Amino acid sequence: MVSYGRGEEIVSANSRLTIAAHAMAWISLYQRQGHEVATSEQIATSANTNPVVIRRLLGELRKAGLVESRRGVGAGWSLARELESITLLDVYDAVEPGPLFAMHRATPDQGCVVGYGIQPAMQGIYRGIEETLRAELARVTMEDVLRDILATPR
Amino acid sequence: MVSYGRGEEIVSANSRLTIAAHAMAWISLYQRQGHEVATSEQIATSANTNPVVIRRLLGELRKAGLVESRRGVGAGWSLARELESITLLDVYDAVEPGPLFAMHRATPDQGCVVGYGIQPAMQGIYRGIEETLRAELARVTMEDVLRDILATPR
DNA sequence: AATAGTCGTAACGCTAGTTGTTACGACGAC
DNA sequence: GTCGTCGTAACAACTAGCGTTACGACTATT
Repeated sequence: MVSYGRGEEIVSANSRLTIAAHAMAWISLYQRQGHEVATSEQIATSANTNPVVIRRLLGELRKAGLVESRRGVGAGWSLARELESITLLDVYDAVEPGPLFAMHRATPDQGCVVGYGIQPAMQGIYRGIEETLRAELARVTMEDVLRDILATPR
Repeated sequence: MVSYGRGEEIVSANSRLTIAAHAMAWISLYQRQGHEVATSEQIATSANTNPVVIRRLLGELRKAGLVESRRGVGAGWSLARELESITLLDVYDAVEPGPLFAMHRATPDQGCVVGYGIQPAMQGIYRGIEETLRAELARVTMEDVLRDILATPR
């Protein structure tokens, strides 16, 4: 197993969406060059991470019907749908588990006006905000992402 | 120190914004009832958490100029601005540290077309999405939040 | 039938963030 | 001087994400 050098940046947030988009873009480009399937090893080299990380992420994308995998000797990954028909929201839903914001860990004091009303109030507000976020993610297709990638000046 | 019973829900995401909004709403309502300052102990009881958690969060809100604190015997917390002038974005910026989505932990393969273009591409996309999220958070004032809290049917 | 390449997945360690808790000094109204 | 509260350090517990190793499952090729 190749040992990949680690970067030095300190990162707190999730890179799952970024890596998943990276993998799909890589597969698509590779297929457009005439290859049938891409291996997790190849994708991992491009993303500078471990093949198992790629396989785990692609496994979730497969559950969502976005990619397919073959096993055996000529094995690897291919796209299940055209990039134009896949949005970042599809990828987001496939790889991101929970809601953006959470409620209190322990139920607030139901005898207090604020403690009683805060959760319904915030849930309503958060619902609207997440809807907006989802609409934004749905506006970007993976074809847009690949176009932006190829448009980066060298 | 009072021991608060823990809820049983499994929560992964951040409740910081929720608790911060809870605290500000509580302080405001308490002040509207004629009191000068609210203590972290009182707020913690309403939010069903520990006073230190409240003090930590309110400390960040103070750095952002949203609340003030007094020390000494009649000590406690008060609002530095009217609730109408404080938006959820102000609170979000005060208590949430990083960006929503992250890039790769280690720099992707710069010799690969995808590895080279993916970060500029995703950064541009994420920038737009976070701007939209911030605009949504800015549309909601803490006065709106308190109104929603008080409007919850019992 | 044997081989070999790749997936599928379990298991574990490391790092980091969040929350809860205890403890104690600092401050200031009385 | 006293006392109540803040300010903050320190630590434990828990969770999530990522990287890594290991190995069985599968299948094209020979």
